[in-house]
Amino acid sequence: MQIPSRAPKRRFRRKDARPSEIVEAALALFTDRGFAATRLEDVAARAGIGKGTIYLYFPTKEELFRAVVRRRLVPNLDAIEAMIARHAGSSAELLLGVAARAQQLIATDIAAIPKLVLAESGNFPAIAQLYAEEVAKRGLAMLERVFARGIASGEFRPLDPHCLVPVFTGPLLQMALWQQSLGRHTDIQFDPAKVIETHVDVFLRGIAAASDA
Amino acid sequence: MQIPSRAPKRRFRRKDARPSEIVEAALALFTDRGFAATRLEDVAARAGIGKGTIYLYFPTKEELFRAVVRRRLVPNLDAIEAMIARHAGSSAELLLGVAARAQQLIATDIAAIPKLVLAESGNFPAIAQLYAEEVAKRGLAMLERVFARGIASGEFRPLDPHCLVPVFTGPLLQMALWQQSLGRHTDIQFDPAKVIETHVDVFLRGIAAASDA
DNA sequence: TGACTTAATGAACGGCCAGTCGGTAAGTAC
DNA sequence: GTACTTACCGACTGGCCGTTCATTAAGTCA
Repeated sequence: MQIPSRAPKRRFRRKDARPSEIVEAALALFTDRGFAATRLEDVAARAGIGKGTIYLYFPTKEELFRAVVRRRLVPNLDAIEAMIARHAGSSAELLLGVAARAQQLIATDIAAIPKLVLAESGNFPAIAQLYAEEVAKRGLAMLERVFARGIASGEFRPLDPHCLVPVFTGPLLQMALWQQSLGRHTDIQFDPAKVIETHVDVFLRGIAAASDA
Repeated sequence: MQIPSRAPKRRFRRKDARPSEIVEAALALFTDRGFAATRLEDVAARAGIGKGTIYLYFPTKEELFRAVVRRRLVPNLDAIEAMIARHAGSSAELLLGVAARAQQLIATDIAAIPKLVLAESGNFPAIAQLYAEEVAKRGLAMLERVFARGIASGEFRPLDPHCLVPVFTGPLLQMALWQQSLGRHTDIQFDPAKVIETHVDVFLRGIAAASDA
C-alpha cells in the first residue's frame, strides 16, 4: 500500500551505538524546544535514522526523556558524590569544589535538564519522580552531610543542614535556569563564574562559625 | 448547518467581568497542567463560559498568557517597588522586608508564573521578552539599587551589586519552583518560611561590612 | 411589541504528531 | 548463491486542540 516514495536512504546497522546517539540528539532538541514541542521525527533526523528506529530502543517519548536524565545527569552526581567521599580538607574547601563542579556543568547542555524536568513535572509525574528520587534526594542527602560535618567540627554555625541545602543550591540553579531560558531573550547578562564566586564567598562567610575571612 | 445539540445553557452578558474571570481560570489551570497542556475549552469551562467567548477578549492563547503575567505578577512588583521607595531604615531591614513579601507570594498561585515562563520561554519568545522586560529587568534594577545603597553607606561589603541579585533571589526562586513542581511528587519537604529565614540570616551576615550579628 | 445591536455559543475545520506496522535491505549461515 | 534473521524505514492512522464563524439569545430603545 505504501509506495516508498523516492531514493531510499543508505542504511547501516549499528545496534550498539544507537541508544546513545538517540539520547544525545534528544537532549539537544529538548534543550531548545522543550519536551512537548520536540517532534520525535526531528530527533530521528538529528540522529541520522528513521523515526521508527527510535521505537526499537525506547517504548515511548517519555521513556526516552527518562533515559536522557539517567544517562546524562546521574553520572555527574556520582562524580560529585565520589569527590565528597574522597575529600580530606575543610568543609569550606569542599563546598568550593562542589560549586566549581556545578559551574562547569552549567556551561554544558546538561544544564537544560533541570529546566525540562521542572517544566514537564506536571504532565509527566514519572519523570518528576525519577528526578526526585535519583537526583534531588541523593544531592540533598549529600549536601546535608557536608553541612552536618562542618557544623559538628565547629567550622560552621549550628544552622539546620536541611534548610542550608536550598540556600546553597538556589543561586546555582538560578544561573543554570537563566542561561537556558530568559538569558536567551534579553540583554540582561550574568557571568555565571562571577556570580557563583560571589555566592560562595557570601555563603561561606555567612555560615562561618566565628572570626574567619 | 449546526444543530444546537441540546438544552442550550443559560447565558449572561457581563462584558466587564469576563477578562478577569478568564485570566483567573487560566492561571489556575496553567498552574497544574502547564501552558501547552491546558485546553482552552477547560479554561472556558472553569470560567463558566463557552470556548468561543475567550476569543472575544484575547486574540490567541499566547496573548492570554501574557495577560496573566501582566495582571497578576506586575502589580506585585509595583507594590515591592513602592515598599522600597518608602523605606527609611537600614538596607538589611529592607531586604528582610522584601524576603518576607516574597515568602507571602510563594504561598499563592502567583508562584507558578515563573515556572510557566521558564518552561515556555523556548516556544513563546514573546512571553519570555515580556517577562524579561517587565519583571526581571525591573526587579534586577530595584535590588541592585538596594545593594548599591547599602554598600555606599558602609553597611555592606563592596561586592558587585549586579552579582548579588541572583545570589539573593536564587533561594527564593528555588522555593517557589520546588513547591510548584518536584515538591508535589516526592516526600522531600521544605518549609519555605524556615529556608528563607535561614537564607536571609546567612546572606546578611555574609555581606555585612564588619562586626555585626 | 418589534427592530436592532452585540455578547455568547459550540460544531466543525485544519494542522500537528505520537505511535503503528507492512515492507525493505543489510547482514549471516550454509 | 539462497534462505533466513532482524535492524531499519517512513507512510499512515487516530486523536487532540487552537481557532473560526454561522447562529442564537440577551439586552436596548423607541
